Amino acid sequence: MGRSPCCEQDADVKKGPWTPEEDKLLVEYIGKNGHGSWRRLPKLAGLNRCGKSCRLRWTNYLRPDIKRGDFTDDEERLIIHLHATLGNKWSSIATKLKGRTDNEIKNYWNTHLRKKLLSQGIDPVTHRPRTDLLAGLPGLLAAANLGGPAAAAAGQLPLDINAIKLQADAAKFQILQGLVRVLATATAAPAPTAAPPGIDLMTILGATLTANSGGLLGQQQLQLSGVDLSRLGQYDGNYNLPPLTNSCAQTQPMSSMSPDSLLNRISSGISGDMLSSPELCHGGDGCLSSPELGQGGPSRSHMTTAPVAAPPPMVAADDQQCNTPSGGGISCEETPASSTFDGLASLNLDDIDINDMEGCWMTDMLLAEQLPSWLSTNNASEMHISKNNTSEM
DNA sequence: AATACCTACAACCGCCTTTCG
DNA sequence: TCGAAAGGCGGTTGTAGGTAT
Repeated sequence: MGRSPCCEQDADVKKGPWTPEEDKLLVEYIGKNGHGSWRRLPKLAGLNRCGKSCRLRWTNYLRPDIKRGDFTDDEERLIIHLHATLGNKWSSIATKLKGRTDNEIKNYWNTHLRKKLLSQGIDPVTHRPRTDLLAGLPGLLAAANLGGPAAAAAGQLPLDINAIKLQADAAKFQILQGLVRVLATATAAPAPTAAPPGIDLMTILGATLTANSGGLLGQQQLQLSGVDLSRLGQYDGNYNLPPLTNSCAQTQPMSSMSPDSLLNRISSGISGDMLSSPELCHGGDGCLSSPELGQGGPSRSHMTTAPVAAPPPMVAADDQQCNTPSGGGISCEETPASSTFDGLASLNLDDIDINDMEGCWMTDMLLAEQLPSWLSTNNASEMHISKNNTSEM
């Protein structure tokens, strides 16, 4: 069946914004008679409008039970969660938010929440970490490293190397946020009875980095970027990531770390020896397995993220305090006056919903994980990627 | 002060599904 | 059962107001 026109094609019906007079007519008519047939309503109400336009005006704006005003934090969280579950089913989402219309929710999503998720490194469509950031990272890193003395000598300095470096840092940080998100998702999901096909984090890294230049990233660029992709080239999907620990008794919550300190930890490249240091590996067995992942165990197989049908959404958390667990004692780091992230307001570490994480293992990950080395632009040569072997760390 | 650009949101468009004679 | 009408939905556009230059 073809599309049926909502109004006569030749009808001289009015379009565009509604006037207060038109609103009054519509409200009065529906108040007295109900809307009945929307197609007949305009003529009966004395409106020179398409019935469809009348319906939209009523349902989206004039209906008396419509809730006006800003969306609350709870509503935001609910929308994000429902979107992760339902996708762009705005009408279905609207049924869960009393007084909100599908159009209003859709607009709010497109203008606020979508950008919010993007700023957190979350793909607003899949609610998973953005891989486009990974794809663009090598270029940013390469550009950032082009600002070295050699480039200066060659007269090849980029226009604004600081800006590019900032972008590279920002991209790395967002990637990190996303990866934390992936891990949190895997943690929150029920332990699968059989290991489901998942997304291997290193596969994402390797695939996106190498795919960035049509599947072949030149060695020169790789070296410039400081990312030792020769190791990625060796990667066959079986690299083990270091074990995660669920012990956080003395670990500083990520939320209490300043972006700079976090980034410093990343970019400084933490050596594998630190993994066994009492400071970081304080949880005994907790340092040797990742029970939350449900697939760690003694073999410590590489991390994957279970494909969850409805991953918990990344929601903006309330301001996190330096609330190390009792017995913690690590004080919050002060954000340096001159921060790498100055001006990058969108990259707010507090936006990571720490409450959504089970345990503090991800903090340990940030401190002891090899991942920082992968993302490091400075110490790629110090990476200790071992295949099926983490004992050397 | 003028202009360009950006943002938010109301409204429209076109397709699909449901209802009804 | 069929086909037209009506309703519903999601994507897109137009525009007003705000902000930056």
